[in-house]
Amino acid sequence: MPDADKPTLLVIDGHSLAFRAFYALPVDSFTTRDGQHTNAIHGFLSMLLLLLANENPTHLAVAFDMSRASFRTREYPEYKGTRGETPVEFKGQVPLLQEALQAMGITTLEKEDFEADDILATLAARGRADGYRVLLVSGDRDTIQLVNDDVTLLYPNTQGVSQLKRYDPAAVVERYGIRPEQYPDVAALVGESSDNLIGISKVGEKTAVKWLGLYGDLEGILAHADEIKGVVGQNLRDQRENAERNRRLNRLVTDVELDVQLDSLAAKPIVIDEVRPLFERLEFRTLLERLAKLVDAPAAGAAGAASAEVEAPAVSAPQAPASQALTGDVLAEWLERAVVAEPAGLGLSLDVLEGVVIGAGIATSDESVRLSWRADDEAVAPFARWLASASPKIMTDAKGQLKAIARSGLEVDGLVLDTLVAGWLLRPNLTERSLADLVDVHLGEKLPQADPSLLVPEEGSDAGAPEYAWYTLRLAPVVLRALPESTRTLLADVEMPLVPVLAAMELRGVTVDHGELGALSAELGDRAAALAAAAYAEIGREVNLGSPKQLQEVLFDQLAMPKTRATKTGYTTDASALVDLQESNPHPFLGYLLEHRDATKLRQIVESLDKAIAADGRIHTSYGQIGAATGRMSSNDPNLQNIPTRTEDGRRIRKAFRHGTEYVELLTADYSQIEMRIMAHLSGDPGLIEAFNEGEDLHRFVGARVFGVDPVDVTPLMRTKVKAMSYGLAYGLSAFGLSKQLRIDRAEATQLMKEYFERFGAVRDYLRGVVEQARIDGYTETIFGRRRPFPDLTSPNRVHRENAERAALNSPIQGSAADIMKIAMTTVEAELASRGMASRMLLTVHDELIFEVAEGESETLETVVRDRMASAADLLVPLDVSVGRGRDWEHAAH
DNA sequence: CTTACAACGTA
DNA sequence: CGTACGTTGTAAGC
Repeated sequence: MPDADKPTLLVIDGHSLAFRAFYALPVDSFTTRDGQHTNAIHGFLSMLLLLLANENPTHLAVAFDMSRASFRTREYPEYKGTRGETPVEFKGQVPLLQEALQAMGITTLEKEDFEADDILATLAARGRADGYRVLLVSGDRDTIQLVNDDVTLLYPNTQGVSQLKRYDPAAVVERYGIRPEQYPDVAALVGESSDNLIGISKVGEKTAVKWLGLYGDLEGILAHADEIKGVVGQNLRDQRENAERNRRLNRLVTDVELDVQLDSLAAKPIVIDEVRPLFERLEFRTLLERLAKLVDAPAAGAAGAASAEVEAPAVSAPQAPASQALTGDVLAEWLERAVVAEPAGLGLSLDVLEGVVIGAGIATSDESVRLSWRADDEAVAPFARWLASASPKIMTDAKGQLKAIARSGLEVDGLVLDTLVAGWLLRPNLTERSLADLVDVHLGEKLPQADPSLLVPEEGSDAGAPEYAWYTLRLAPVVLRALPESTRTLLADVEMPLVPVLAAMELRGVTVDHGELGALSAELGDRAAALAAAAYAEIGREVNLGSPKQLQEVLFDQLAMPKTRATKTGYTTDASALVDLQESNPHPFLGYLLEHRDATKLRQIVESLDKAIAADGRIHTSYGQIGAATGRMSSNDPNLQNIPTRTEDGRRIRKAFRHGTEYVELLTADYSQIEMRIMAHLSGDPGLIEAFNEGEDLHRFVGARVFGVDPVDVTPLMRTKVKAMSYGLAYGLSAFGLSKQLRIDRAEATQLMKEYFERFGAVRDYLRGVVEQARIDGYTETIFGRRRPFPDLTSPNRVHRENAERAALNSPIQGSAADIMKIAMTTVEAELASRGMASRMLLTVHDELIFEVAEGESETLETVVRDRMASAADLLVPLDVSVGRGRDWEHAAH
C-alpha cells in the first residue's frame, strides 16, 4: 500500500513533551489569575495542534509514566536516580493536561511498572504490523531504536517543543552514523547521564560508532573485546557489565499489555464546547481560537500558516529558486519590484574573495538574483545604489561582508537584521555560528553543501550567494518571531547598530611598534633561557618546563613534595599551587619555575602580537559580537583583550601600542566600577547607592560601614579585604574562596561576609532573588532585555547546579555592563561622525574604549566620549568614566 | 593531523 | 569551592 494511503497513528510521550514545554516556556507568562501554572499544558497543547494540522493523524494516543518506579528501577535502583525531585509547579499541571486531552477526545494511556516509552514501543510495533504509518513524539533518545521505514520519530530540539526534528531511518544515519536499531548499543557503551547509566570510560559516540562498524553490534563488540587495543580496550573489558546492564535497561518493551485496540484510538472530531470550559479556566484564549480554526478546516490547514514551526518532511523542504543573472536596467527593474514585494527587507549575501566583494546574491521569498561584481562596472550600478540606500537588507554574519564592502569602495546602509546575531540572542549558549547551523536549527532543513568527497563539485550542488541570501530571508521571520519582545528591542536598538561599528573598528586596527616588540621578545627569551638553566641545575636534569606532566614527576616524585589539588590528568602545577608549595616546602626550583612561566607567557603574547602586525603596521583584531553568552564581545586573531597590565613587563607591551602617524595621541576611557554600580542599581541597596552618590572612594566607604569606623580610619588592609569581597560578590564568591584569595582563615572570611551583608542586605537579597527567579523562569535577563537560559539550575547534579547558580548570579551584572558598553560604542561612533571628527574609536576591552586622537580634537573627543559613555544608561547611580591620554596605551592609562 | 587539557592573560 | 573569554604548548589518539 502506498504510504499516503496508510492510516497514520500518532503517539506522544506526554510526560516527556510536557516537561520540555515546562522548561521552554517562561512560567510567569503562563500563570492564571488564581495562580495555576500552565506553561507545560500550553506548550504541549500548542505542539499538539500543530501536529494535528500538519500530520493529519487518523489515530491518536498520549502515553504517560504512571510513576517513577518501573521494572527498570527494580533491576537497577539507581536508574534515573540523578534526577531531582520533579518541580511541584510541573507536577500540578499533569492532571490538568490529561483532563484537557480527555476533553478533546484523545486517549491517554499509562501502565503500572512501565514507562511511557514502552507504550510507544508497543503501539509502534502493533501499528506497523497492522499497516499503519506511525509517528512517535518523544524527547527520550531511547525511542530512536523504534525508528524504521514505517515508524518516524519527531524529537524536540533543545529549543523547546515547537520545533520537532524528524527522524526517519535516513535521518538517524545522518545524525548518528548508525542505523536506528543500533542506537541502544551506542547508548549502552557511551552511557546516558540523564538516566544515571554509566557507560564505558573514555568511550564516546565516535568510538562506539566505530566499533559498531567493525563488529556489528554490542554482542559482537564484547565478543571481540580482547582485540581492542589501548586504554579504551582495557576499559571495555573491565566495565563490560555496565554496557550489558545499560543494554538490558534501554531496550524498550514492545509487548506491553494494553487494554486498547488500535481501532479505538481513531481520531474523533473535537467538540469545541467540550473543551471550552477547561480552556477558559486555564485562560487559553489563543489556543481555543486555534483549535476552533482546526475544527473548521481540518485537512486544509495541513500546509497552512503553522508549517514554519513544525518541520515539513525532508523530501518536501522548499528548494531555493534558481537564481537569475541580471544587470543594468533589468536589474534596476527587478530591484524596484523586489523591494515592494518584501517590505521587511531583501535577503543579501556577498561573495568575498581576498577581502573584497566579487559578487552578490539578492533574494525575495520566491526569486533570487546573482551578480558578478566589478566595482567599475556600470552594469551593476543599480545594485550599488540599492546597497547604499536605506532600503532594508537582511544578512547572515554581516560584519565580514560589511568590511569587504568598505574595502571595495562601496557603501551600505539599511542593514536591519543579521540572522546570526538574532539567532545568538535567541540561544546565547549555543554554537550555531553559521548560516548552515541556523538553517538546520531554525528551519529544520539542510543548507545544500557540495559533496566533500567530490574533487570537482557538481555544478549547482552547493549553495552560493543567491542561495545564502534566500535562506537568510527565510530565517528572518522565524528567528524574529521566536524572540521575546524585549530581546527584539535589544536586537534592533543595540546589536544591529553595533555591527557596522565593529566592522569599522576592525578595519582601522591599531598601530603597534614592531621594533619595540622584537626587543622585548629577545629580552624575555634570554631571561627564560637563563631561568630554565637555573631550574635544571636545581634538579640535576633537563625537563620540559612547559609540560605539566613532566613537572609533576619532578615535584611529586623527585622532590617528594606534597600532592596539590587534583586535575583530570594528575595534580595541578598552576601558579597558586606552586606558591603554596613554596611556603610549605621551599625549594629554589619552584621560584625559577614560576619566573620562567611569567617570562615565557609574556614572550608568547609578544610574539603572537608581533606576528599579527599587518602590512599597514597595525593590528586588526576581530571582534566576536556573538562571542560570550553574557553579551560581552570577544576579541581574537589576535586577542587584544588580554594584553598584560598587572606587571611592569606586561605594561611594556602596552607601550608598543601607538597612535598612527596622522594622529597625535591615544585616548582611553573606562567605566569605573561598572559592575558594582549595576549591582547597586539592580539591588536598590540604599547603602551602596549612597556610596556611589557620595562620590568618595567606594571601597573606603564600604569598608567604613563594614568595619564600623570612620572612612578616614579605613586601613589599606581593610580596604583590600572589602574590595575583594565586593568584586567577588558578583561572581558568587564563597567564604572558602574569599579566605583563599585573601589568605585569611575561613572564620574571618565568614565573619567578613556576614558583616558585609548586614550593612548591605539588599545586595544579598538581590543576589539570592536572581537565582530563585532564574530557576522559575529558566533564564536571567539584563537591564536591557538580554536573556540567557540556565537549564542546569534544576540539575540534580550538585556541581552542575551550583556552577549554574554562580553563572546566573553574574549574568545580569556582566550582561548589563555589556549592554551599556555596546550602547555607548554606537552612540560615540555616531556622535563622532555627525560632528565630522577625524578622531576614531579603535578598540574595546569590556569596560574600556581606546581612541586615536586627531590634531586639535583632544578636548572635544574627551568631552564627547565622557558624555556619551556616561549617558548610555540611566541608573540609580551615576556612571563614572575616567579618561586618560598619552603617546601609547600605557601612557594613556590613568 | 586532530582533539583535549592545563595553564594563564584580561575584564 | 569566583564569572566571562582566547591562546598556547603538550600529550595522546589517529
